[in-house]
Amino acid sequence: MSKEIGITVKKNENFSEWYTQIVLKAHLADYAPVKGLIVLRPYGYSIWESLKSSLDLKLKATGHENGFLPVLIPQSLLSKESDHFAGFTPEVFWVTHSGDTEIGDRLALRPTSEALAYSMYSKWIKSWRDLPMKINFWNTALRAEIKATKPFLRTSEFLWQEGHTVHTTKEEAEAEVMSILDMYKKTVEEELAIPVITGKKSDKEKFVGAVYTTTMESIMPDGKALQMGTSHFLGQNFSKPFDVKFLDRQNVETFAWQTSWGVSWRLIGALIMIHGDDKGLVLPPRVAPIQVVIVPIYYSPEDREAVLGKASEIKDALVKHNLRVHMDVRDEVTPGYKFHDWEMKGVPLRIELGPKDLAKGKMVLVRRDNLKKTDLEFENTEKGILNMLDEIQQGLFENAKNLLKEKTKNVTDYEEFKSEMEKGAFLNSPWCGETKCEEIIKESTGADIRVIPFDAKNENSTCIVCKKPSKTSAIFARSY
RNA sequence: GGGGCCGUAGUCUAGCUUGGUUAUGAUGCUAGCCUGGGGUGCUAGAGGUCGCCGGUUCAAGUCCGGCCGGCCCCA
Repeated sequence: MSKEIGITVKKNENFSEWYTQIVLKAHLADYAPVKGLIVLRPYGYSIWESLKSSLDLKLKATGHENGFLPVLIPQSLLSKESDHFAGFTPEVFWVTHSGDTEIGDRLALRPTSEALAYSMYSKWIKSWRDLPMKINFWNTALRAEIKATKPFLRTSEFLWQEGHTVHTTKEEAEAEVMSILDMYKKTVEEELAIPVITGKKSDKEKFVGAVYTTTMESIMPDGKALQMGTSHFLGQNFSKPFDVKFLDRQNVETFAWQTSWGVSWRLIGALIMIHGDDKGLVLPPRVAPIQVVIVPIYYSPEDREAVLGKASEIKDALVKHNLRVHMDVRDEVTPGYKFHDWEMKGVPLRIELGPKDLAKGKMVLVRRDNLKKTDLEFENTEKGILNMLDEIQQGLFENAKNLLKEKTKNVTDYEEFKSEMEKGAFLNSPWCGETKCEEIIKESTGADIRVIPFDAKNENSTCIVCKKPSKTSAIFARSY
């Protein structure tokens, strides 16, 4: 029948188009009237909600609180830290008028909230007793994207959380930076089933205004890198211009030590790219809005009653285990249509239940990840399904780990580097530590340093570009 | 940053080269029936500022200009 309902291109033939079709056809998001802006539809938003609640629990368990910041930031405030301002200004949207009246100190639509948050913090923090202050904000940020927009990956407004913490000592702040990065890594690996490499950004790639930036990076099936989240050590770079200071135990006025960190709905983009296939989305059970869908099949009113009765019973049993279960009772479409529909939407597990199954005392289970069908006896419903969901979660993570391994290569020769980079990869190569060599690589291959892994080795090697002794190895890639 | 393609009903689209009465088909939607284990079949019906603004013309979906929006490829 009509092929336009489903995904019409293959993942390995036209990756970009494939991605766009999944976003639109699985009803994750749609385009807003303004270029670069998207509207999240309920199905897409519920993925964000489950990510959000998982992370939010972890943040609260570690003493973070949520707050809310306005979206408008006066230019005078945003420009207080000059590097920070210079870094963001090319992509800031400005509000210049209120009604017909021009605003003297024009207002930025927040590209990020350091300036605003810290101007408030400076009022709230007086004493060492006020610290640490650990506030997180679930909001959106706006950064003008002129070209190359892509739903979830590059949009002019995106959903994220930004955490901003203040500490009495450098050590405590640096520990916070690491503990957040660990929390992110855990969330992404355990919930989204996407493995990441953690480490530091080079000076060239770090957050503007930070002392250093830690990051987690992953590689997509097309060989491009995606930054999955960052956690920044700000040192006193912001506390000085924004006057965030406190009286310490010795009654000495001291500038505070700060961190900021964030993850965005980019993670949803990563999820689509990493796990999706030619039939559509494939969702890891832990973040799937619907984990199990039941498709009832019947021929007669009597069958209908019996099948729906049993289906409800199964649903109730699963809901007791906090599973998110949907029973597709639509009468206007056939079972076959429903199968395709839920496959496109990536529901991890499907139960098919019809008169034949009732007679046998079994249901048919179909896994979304490998499309294999198995029978499950009614008496084993709960255990069997919980186990299978775990298997799917694990299986997806294993596949993604294999992809990462396969696409990561150690390269020490620059010619090989250039040819491998053409194919798209994470290239682990020795580097002298100089920005100049990064620039040369960027110029000739389009790649940059994605991450200097925490476990990077430096084995008496020479820089991939300049041949001077290397200071570390770093992971280079082209990125989204 | 450079290049190419595109915009007609919810969706996919014909028509545009060569301007001419009531804009084509499918799908989806609504109603009724039939069906149902992998994108069903029949009948009837509703659904359109032809992306927007302007120009040329007796006449513009069609030609011209600008703008808005989308996709892809390369850096």
